[in-house]
Amino acid sequence: MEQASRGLAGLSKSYDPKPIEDKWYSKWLEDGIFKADPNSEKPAFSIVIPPPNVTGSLHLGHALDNTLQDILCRTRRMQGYEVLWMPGTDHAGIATQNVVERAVRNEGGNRRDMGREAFVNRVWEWKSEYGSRIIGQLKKLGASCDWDRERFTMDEGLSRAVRRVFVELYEKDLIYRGKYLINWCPRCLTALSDLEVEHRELDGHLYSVRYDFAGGGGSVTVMTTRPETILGDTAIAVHPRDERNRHLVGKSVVVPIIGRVIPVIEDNMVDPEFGTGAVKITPAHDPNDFLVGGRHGLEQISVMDDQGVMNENADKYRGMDRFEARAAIIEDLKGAGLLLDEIPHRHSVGHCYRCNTIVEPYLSEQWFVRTRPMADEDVASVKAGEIRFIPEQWTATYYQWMDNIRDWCISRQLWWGHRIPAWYCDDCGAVIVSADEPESCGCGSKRLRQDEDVLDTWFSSALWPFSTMGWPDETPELEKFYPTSVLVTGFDIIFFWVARMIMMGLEFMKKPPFADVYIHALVRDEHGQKMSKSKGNVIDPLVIIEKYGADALRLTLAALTLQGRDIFLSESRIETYRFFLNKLWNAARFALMNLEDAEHDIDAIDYGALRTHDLWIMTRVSSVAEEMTALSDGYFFGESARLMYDFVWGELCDWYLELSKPALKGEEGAARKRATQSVLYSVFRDVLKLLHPVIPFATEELWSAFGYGDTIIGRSSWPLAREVSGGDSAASAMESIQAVVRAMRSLRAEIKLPPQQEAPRMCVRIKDSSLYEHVLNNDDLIRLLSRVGKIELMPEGASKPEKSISYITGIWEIFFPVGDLLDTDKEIARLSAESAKLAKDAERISRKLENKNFIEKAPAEVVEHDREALADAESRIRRIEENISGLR
RNA sequence: GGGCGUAUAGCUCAGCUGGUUAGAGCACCUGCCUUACAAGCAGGGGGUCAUUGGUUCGAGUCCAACUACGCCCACCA
Repeated sequence: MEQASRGLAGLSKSYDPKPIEDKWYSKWLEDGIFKADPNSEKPAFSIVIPPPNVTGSLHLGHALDNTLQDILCRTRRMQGYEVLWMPGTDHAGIATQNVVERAVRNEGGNRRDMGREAFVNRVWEWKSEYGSRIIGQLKKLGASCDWDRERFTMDEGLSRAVRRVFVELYEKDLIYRGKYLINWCPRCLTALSDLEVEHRELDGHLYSVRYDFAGGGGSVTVMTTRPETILGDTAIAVHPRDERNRHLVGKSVVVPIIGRVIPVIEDNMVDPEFGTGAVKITPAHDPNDFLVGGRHGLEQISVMDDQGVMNENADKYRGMDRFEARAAIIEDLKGAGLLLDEIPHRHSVGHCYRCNTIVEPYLSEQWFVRTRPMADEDVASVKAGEIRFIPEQWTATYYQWMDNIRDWCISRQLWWGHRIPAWYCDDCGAVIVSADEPESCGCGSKRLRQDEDVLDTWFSSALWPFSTMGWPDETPELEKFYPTSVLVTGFDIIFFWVARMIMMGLEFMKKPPFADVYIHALVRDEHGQKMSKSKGNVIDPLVIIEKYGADALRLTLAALTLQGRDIFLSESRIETYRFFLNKLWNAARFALMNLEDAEHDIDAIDYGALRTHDLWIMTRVSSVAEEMTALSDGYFFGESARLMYDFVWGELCDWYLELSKPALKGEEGAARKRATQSVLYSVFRDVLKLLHPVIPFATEELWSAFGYGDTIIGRSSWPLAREVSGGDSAASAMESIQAVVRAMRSLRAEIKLPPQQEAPRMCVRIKDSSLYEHVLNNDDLIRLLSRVGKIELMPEGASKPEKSISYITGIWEIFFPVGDLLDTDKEIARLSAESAKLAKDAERISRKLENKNFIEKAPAEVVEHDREALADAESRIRRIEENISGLR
């Protein structure tokens, strides 16, 4: 035992996280307690971190996500598991490229001038300079990752996994290339997947435009929100069973402005009820029209370039921006008398999730993952319970998306990312997909060009659970730690990430990547608003850590994590939990002040010297440990934080520490003092352990102050429930003590007797005289806590003391003789109110008991319970009334 | 258009498989610097559980409808 380190020497009077957090984090790293050993005999517990973007800085979402993961990992370590928490970062294609591009522009350069190689080198430089920033911030938070294993999605190993997966999917015909209408960001100049497009409602207009028949003699009117696409129209469509427009089919009409003659066709896609029932078809600029065009072999005419500028097909609008062109075309249509109507129209418009530019449906050659064949297997796996979403409601969300899943566009026209492992032969036009660079084409040509595009960032993150463990090699890590135990993440990336990990995990590992998916809430501000820089309501976790300490932030986040709810965070809430840390700190200081230098191990406890409250607190610790284990297994973070909060504050501090004071002062003799010290020593050991996963720094510091053996708390074992002999009867005796003390305190407050002033005496009467024993045995303690000189037990039939006020519970009657301080009217009023309230209860219960159905159908114990409750209420009323008449 | 979630004290939320008098923190009121802690202690006020029906002996809890708010998905021009 480290006597030297025990005591108050290092403990400040109030809790101050500053001097302890960095110190202990370094110690943990030094001792290697976060290291995972794949050859361990212990059962495995593993988590892969949702890799933060290398560009990122720690925000509250990360803080929450990683606090929860850390709580799980630290608990499991103490429970004897071999824990792997795999850390790393994501290269975050578009986001990172944008950041570095901006930096280059600020220096007066530009990406195109630099060229691909120089630019990519520049991003790597940037990554090596700033990429570790977020890792350092996670350490500040206390994250117990196995840092030696830190991975990056563009590491050589992970890149190899990416190429391997691409090639295998291609060979299985699950990846294909083709010219389709995709979502295009005219600012990022890249294709986006459907998920990367955010739809927002915007106010626009619905324009009615007249298309005249080619030979004259009539016209058809169509509606559009995007008149600039008129230039790319290649048909007008009506519904096949639309009587109203039947006569139009087969006619030719003239596209306004541009004069192209196009046919009127029939297609089921058209809603005959909408507008005139005729719709213009622009295969190159609308996803729906693209499909119609495909069915009818229509020409696809792009009228814009990749930057959203009108191109050579746009006639006189060439060179105009798409929105300028829209305005110009509207004017021209008006001028030509072809614009028949213009009504305000609110509709949903796609925006780039990275730069918020309005996305353009754009025709281009891209790579896709064929998701349907894999999706069915994924859903089956979840349905079979191989993967469990917690809270369960997210399963429905997952299914809904998977049931409607569409092919995933994975190519991006960026420079930063995994380059697509496909080569094109300049001589024979062959496409070679290969994990390694081919030397020559099958035709013998050496003129091979690699595809210019890179893969969607989410392609590599989909492989994260196994790529980080060394796949495609067969490694001890995969053997030991795959599948992982649980994935902890926010619902915002269920589709982006979770669904795709399941897809790739099942496809390549034949096993789902995790057993549980714990989906936590989003952190919002105190008014429920999403935090954003523009709103100025962002709470920076690093500022909070600086001000309140990492433990306070962690405890707050954990306590506010109730399943399936958003978290509304404010500084005042963090303060509440910082106060708790201070409470714990001071309780520990109190214990340490009184432990002195003796050894007080639990085995040394002299059971014969224990009193009611000692046995009670020991029993309580045991059952709290049991509850904590269950709550932890069920991912009840908020509940377990609150349990500890209530137990430490409301039971340990408010009752036990107060009751232990006389013994610690030596007033109960040497044996009692020693026994009490031992109890304190043992109780704090378990309490610190139970709190350690949530508040690792403070508990480690206190652990060392107590000098519990020579190990650090991070290596100690999780407390188990312990049988305490005599614990049950101590618990019921404690109830008596608390009932009497609370009653007397309440009576004191009634006459505003100052706490320091001792009340001369109180009288106690009780229905069940066997409980007198509890009062007699703890007379000293009850008097101490209620500041009363003398407790008189009233024998049966004794009349109540003169000039006293009373507090009547179901079991106890407490009388406080107050002499001339008695305000008879006030006391009568108080008691009458109490009596009236009880009378209402009694009436309700007796009505219930008069109900035959209730007596017959309700379980016997419920009926019995109500009978007792009624008798109890009636007896209280009777006694209160007696008191009232005594006062008169 | 489809799916999901939430309505309980002034605020933020607990309340598990229906069964004592619906709880906590903050805020509020009263009295206390009682040598672990004023970041504290003790006592107290405050809710017809959104609305309406239904199931049941019994509903904050289960079911339906309705209202309000929020979120996700979707190719109505």
